[in-house]
Amino acid sequence: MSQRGGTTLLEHALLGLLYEKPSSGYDLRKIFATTSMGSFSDSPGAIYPALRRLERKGFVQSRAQAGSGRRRQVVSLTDQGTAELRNWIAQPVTQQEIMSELREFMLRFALSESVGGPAVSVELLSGLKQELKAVLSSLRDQQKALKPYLPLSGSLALESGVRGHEGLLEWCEHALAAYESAADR
Amino acid sequence: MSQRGGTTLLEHALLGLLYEKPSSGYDLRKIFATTSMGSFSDSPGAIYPALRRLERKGFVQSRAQAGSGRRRQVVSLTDQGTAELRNWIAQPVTQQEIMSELREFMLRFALSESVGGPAVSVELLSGLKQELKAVLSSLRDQQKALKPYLPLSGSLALESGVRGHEGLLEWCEHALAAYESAADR
DNA sequence: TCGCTCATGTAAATAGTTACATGATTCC
DNA sequence: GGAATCATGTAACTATTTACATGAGCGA
Repeated sequence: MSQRGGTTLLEHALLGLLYEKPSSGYDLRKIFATTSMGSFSDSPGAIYPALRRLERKGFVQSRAQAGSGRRRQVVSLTDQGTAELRNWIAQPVTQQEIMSELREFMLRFALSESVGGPAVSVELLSGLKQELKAVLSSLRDQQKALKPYLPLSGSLALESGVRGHEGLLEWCEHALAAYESAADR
Repeated sequence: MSQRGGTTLLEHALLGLLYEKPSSGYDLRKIFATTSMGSFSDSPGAIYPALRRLERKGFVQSRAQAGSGRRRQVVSLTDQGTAELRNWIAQPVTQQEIMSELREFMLRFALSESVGGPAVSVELLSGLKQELKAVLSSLRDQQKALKPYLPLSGSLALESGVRGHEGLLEWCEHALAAYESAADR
């Protein structure tokens, strides 16, 4: 189930949220449930096991909240967990990642600034830009080659893919510009 | 594992390919491996079991290719399989489907014209358009609400989502126009 | 004959899904 | 006291992944 070295996308999302602040499993579930965060699962059967996996790996530690009211297990990042998060975010962008809908990229990028600073964000963006160009040109080749054999709906579907990536490239340049002008100030 | 009624996205993709022409598991694998078809798995451990599931459900039947050379198990759609495909394609578009990256929508749409005719394609497009507008406005609300609390990379990531959906809306109108002008001729 | 590609499959492991279980606490 | 919600978890099931196994035909 796509564990590139043993840590899931969901697990990285959890690490990212815990980086902001220590939380309980229930808190995390609610974040996924309400904010449509890249559409992760908010089911307890996904989150609680994932948290325990992270604990087993030494990336988080959980302790019962002292004293007050309800039973609550607060989970927080360890140094090792922070390191893992930092490392995962700074990974170079691959074409495969772009083809498989780039949920992973967007999560990494969204976290990059808080966790690694703007230089990491910019690095990711320029990596994306480069790989995107390659993907786009091969996508356009495929489109040209297949067009005559497809029904209108088929070639329109392909076109939506190409347009999507073109739009992404524009966004990428926009984002780079935003970082540049932020640096000027 | 997201089986809305028992049939996977991969399984539907296989049905779609078999609708075009009967093929062996190996053929299908190669299609996934070479054409980056929405990025489905080309692993035998995914495809052969999926084909057997489809057979169990009565959607396909497989027979050894007669005579010649290499061993080859050719799989073809049954009437029941065609019905399932047709039915799945014509399902209304949901917001949830849009949020979860619309791989499913695009597959349905790509197949819609061959399997159901242009009217079905147009129906899907106008369904998408309508739901997209709803999704977009709630997305923009969320963006506005969260912006002040996020680092630049976070709000840029959100913006990429919004832009992506805006681009999709444009594509949607473009596609509708294409069908209109095709109907005129 | 040696190696490559064709072609089909199995096995173990894992993550995620749905659904259920269980208590404690707050609100009325 | 009763209902809703907080909060954590488990159990059964399924699809997919990686990796391996096997054998047949093809080209040099």
